[in-house]
Amino acid sequence: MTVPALAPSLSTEDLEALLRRAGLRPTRQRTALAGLLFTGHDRHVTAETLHGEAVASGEQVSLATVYNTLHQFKRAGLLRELAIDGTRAYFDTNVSNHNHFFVEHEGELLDIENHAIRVDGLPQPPKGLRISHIDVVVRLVPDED
Amino acid sequence: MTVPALAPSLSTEDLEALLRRAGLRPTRQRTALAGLLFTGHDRHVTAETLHGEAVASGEQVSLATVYNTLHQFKRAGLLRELAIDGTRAYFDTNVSNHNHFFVEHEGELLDIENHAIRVDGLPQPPKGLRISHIDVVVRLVPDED
DNA sequence: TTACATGCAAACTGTTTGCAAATAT
DNA sequence: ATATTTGCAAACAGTTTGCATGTAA
Repeated sequence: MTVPALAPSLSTEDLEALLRRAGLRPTRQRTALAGLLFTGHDRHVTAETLHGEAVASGEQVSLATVYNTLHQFKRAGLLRELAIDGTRAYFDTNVSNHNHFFVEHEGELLDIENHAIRVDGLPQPPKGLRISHIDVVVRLVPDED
Repeated sequence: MTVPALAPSLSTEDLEALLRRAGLRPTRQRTALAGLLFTGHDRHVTAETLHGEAVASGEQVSLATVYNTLHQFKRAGLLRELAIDGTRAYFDTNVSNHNHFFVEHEGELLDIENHAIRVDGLPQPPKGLRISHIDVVVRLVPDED
């Protein structure tokens, strides 16, 4: 029986370096949000959940700044945005090619390892267009037992 | 060279029967919207585009009623709602199992015939949950030529 | 005549933006 | 000193809702 490895938190210096590499000034707010997001394990957040975590951890950040920061991180390639349920925007710290389970009644997202899934038999896209990305969302509901 | 078959429009009686079978009173507005939607070929609409079509065709319907009607049709199994891009809700008259191309810069949806595509290697869903539906969205961008 | 549907306007949710004050370089 | 970032409050888009009026059965 193994205990899941604890994600190694990045030091403040590491986080600041990460932000600088992304072309972003390491402000207190961005460093704090990056610290919550880039823990080493994959995370799925919305602006609200991330803002809640920041506030809960004692950081002072406005919701507007969380929105701005999520989009800056996305533009910098640190996050990917997921179109899951129309009513809110989900961001994923795993930017590599992979797919998701979505637990409908809880709004919870789970990663599906990419090598696990294969999409076959795609028709040719219409002329003048090329595939930029394929999203697979496997929607889950409670089992009837 | 063949011409695509013209979709056979349903008669008013057919539309009213369709609505009644769905447990909905065939009001002028619902009949008109059903007439625009259930033409025999697959359609993708948003509340706005459908409202626009209704108005353009001389029907008097409020946007609120279009929203209500889309959800009633969805509840009745006549439409499926698609989570494509967060900012607006798309509805699809093809409720059978199939997937989509999404042309990002135009917000346009195209059906992919179901038998064409195959998703393989899905891991087991977590205990207590079962798969309700798998959505595959193939995002398209202009080809760089 | 009774239950249901419509439509307006107001409310609401998630998100974006303008701008003055604060902060990083 | 300068450019960037923050945070508030207001604006915004899409959607939903309360309620008085209208319509279907």
